[in-house]
Amino acid sequence: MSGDLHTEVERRLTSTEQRYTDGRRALVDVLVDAGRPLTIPEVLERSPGVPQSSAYRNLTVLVDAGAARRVNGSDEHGRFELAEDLTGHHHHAICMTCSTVIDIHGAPRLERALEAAAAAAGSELGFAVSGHTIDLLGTCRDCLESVGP
Amino acid sequence: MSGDLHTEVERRLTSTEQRYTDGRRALVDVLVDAGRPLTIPEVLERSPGVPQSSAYRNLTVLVDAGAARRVNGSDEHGRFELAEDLTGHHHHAICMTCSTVIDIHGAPRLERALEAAAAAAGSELGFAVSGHTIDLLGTCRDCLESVGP
DNA sequence: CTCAGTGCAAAGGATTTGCATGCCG
DNA sequence: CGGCATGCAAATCCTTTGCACTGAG
Repeated sequence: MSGDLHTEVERRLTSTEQRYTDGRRALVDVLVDAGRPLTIPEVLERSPGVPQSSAYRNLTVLVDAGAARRVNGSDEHGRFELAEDLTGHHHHAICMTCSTVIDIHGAPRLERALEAAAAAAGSELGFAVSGHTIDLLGTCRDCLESVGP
Repeated sequence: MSGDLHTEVERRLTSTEQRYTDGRRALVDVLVDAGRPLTIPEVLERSPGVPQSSAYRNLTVLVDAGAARRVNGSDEHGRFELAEDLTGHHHHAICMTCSTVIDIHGAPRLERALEAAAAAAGSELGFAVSGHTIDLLGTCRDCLESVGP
């Protein structure tokens, strides 16, 4: 499965005339292993010896090729995750204390309700809806514990 | 009603030991009139003679006092809007072409479904959910028209 | 040989901060 | 009077870019 993922990423890069180099493959591995959106500092921690500029540049290449996506959290850091069509549709829980972002999968019933509501709201505004995001805001387990049990 | 709003904002500023100066009041008026989140450049356009640093500083003060909120769009500009408990709970439609953010009110049925799903997902993760955001992604009316009718 | 990829260092753009001055309480 | 608010300019922080070098095809 991880092999298939790499194959698919490679296909997307190739189709935009770019190569799937070791550095880019390593970057994808880091994102896969994390299972949640990572900031550049987090990516660099997990990628010894990689210069910041290469991380930014390769992440941008992956985003342009449609293999990755940039998401905004609650702080000033951009975050990157693999494209949803590679990992599955999901949402995010954002900790307002430490700014960590956690992936949330599931709730197809809710998805359908949201899509219906989105289509209705969109047609009312003349807005063509092509997707959505849901973020839960609150406090993550770690931050809850560090205050008191 | 607008008067009540200013009174409430003043109360929040006062309770954090800050003043509701003319500049801050003007800033709140700009946000009220816009009815959607504004970037700093947009705020400045609507606030002749106000230096950028004052806009940033006062917006930060309003955010800290709980009278305003910072939201992330699809571009590199931070956006500011009044706190939800002053304007009512709502969501956003983000145009992926021009990055404009539009407010969307309504859909209480969806809200209830989301809150239930959020509580379930939260307890599973040990994440204390205190709020949520929903963003619809797509293309706004203006951008749809500028391509073709 | 040719061109994309990589590193390093410098540039860019949004946001923040230091400091001196003005004004409200 | 004392302290917050304001302007201006300089500083910061994240992110992007220019350039020369290296490696794969």
